[in-house]
Amino acid sequence: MKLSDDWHFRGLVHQVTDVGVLARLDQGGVTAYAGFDPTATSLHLGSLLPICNLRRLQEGGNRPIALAGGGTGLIGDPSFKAVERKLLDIDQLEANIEGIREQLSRFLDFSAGAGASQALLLNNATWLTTVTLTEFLRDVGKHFTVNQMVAKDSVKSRLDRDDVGLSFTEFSYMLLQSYDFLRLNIDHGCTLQLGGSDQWGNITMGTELIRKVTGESAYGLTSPLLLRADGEKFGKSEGGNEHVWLDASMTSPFALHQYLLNCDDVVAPQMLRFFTFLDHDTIAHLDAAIVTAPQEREAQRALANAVVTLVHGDMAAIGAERAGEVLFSEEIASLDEATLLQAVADAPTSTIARSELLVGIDAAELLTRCELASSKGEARRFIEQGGVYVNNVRIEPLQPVTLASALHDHYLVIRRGRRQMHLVVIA
RNA sequence: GGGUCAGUGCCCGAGUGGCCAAUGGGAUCUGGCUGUAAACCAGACGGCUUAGCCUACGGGGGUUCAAAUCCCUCCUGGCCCA
Repeated sequence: MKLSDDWHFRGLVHQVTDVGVLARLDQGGVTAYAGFDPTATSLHLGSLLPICNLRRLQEGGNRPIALAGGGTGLIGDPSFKAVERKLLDIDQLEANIEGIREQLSRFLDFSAGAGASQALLLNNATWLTTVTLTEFLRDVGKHFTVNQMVAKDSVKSRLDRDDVGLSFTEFSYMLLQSYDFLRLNIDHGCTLQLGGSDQWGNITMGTELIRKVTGESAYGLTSPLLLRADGEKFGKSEGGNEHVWLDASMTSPFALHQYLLNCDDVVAPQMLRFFTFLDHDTIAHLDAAIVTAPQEREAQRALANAVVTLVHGDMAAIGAERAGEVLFSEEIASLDEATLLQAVADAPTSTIARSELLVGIDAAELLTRCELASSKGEARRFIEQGGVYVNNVRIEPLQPVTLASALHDHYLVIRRGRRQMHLVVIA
């Protein structure tokens, strides 16, 4: 199967700077890059698209470069204030980039054995923090007119607003990104930049810069943005504003599995295409399953298993699926101890003294201690609304929790709402 | 530097001396219906030792019996001028 056919089938191509881009990728030997924001020690689910795309490229015999935005990250946040904090950030960025390298190595082949398609992880801080201002203005700045920069949609929309301005730093961001592309082109022969469709403007500035400076051609390819059914930004977890991370200690394999299992019918086909390497027949079958038997959620199951396997390995995927089945469809009280513990392995855990349960502990108190509620007032509200369960049995207001509820004399499984789980170990 | 407008709860945004823990919308959460969905319906949505009390309307100070609302000052931001 040609790479171009696969990409078209998966809907990965939104815009290209040149119709020949995909044909070149089919032939192999192209060096392409995608940027990643090193704002945390882990990448999140949204980053999985460029990661998968780089992998697809590499499998087609091209060289992928993952570019960590260590330099752009330093100036990206316009709210920075103290110099000390900025210096700390440099250390933090280093740590973040290390974490990201670790994760990327699960997807891309960084080994020398990959030969000409060996993946690279670079940090743009390497050049952005060393290039001098005059050098930058002369070599990069002179190739762009403010006129064309102002004409970019991203800039225009900001200029039209009357509540916020646009700082020069933000305005300059596109120049920095263009410079990245130029450096990668000169130093590594990189001729293609991948990105989301919102990156189009920045990417074309880069290809233009390369053409003006080197006289060579470079290209860009954007993928559609993945949006939730309600149009919200993708990647937020069910439980609030937090990202769904690829690091198991930040988002457990179980939580990741659950997130994908619960994904909306209308986005599942797109996610299958973006985030998995399932073959076209399988995907077509799953598409049909959503229509004919949506309640079975075959597509969501396949998606969850495929992604968790990809990110955390097949053992994690099996465990996460099993845990979900156990927690949501069986009488939890009838499980043997080993199965119970396995099922709740990913749940946050806290301990409570046996003596407190002998007397009986206020459920609201217990809930706040488990951090299932942020205050006792909130805890009381949850209980009054009927949203709190001990071992999957709803508790009544003012009903204390006692040792009588303990499973195997040692555990309490507290649940808030449909799927916030917590394990209490009785010490 | 000068002028001017603004800063309200997670976000947007009403409120221009007491009836304000503060209208409304969004987000979020809980329940119902479901498929551990979506949509929809209902409720909740600062904290606490909860018929009450405490903390809150950019920071600090002041006027007043009483301030988110008035005054002073500082900080931050938008726009215009230099």
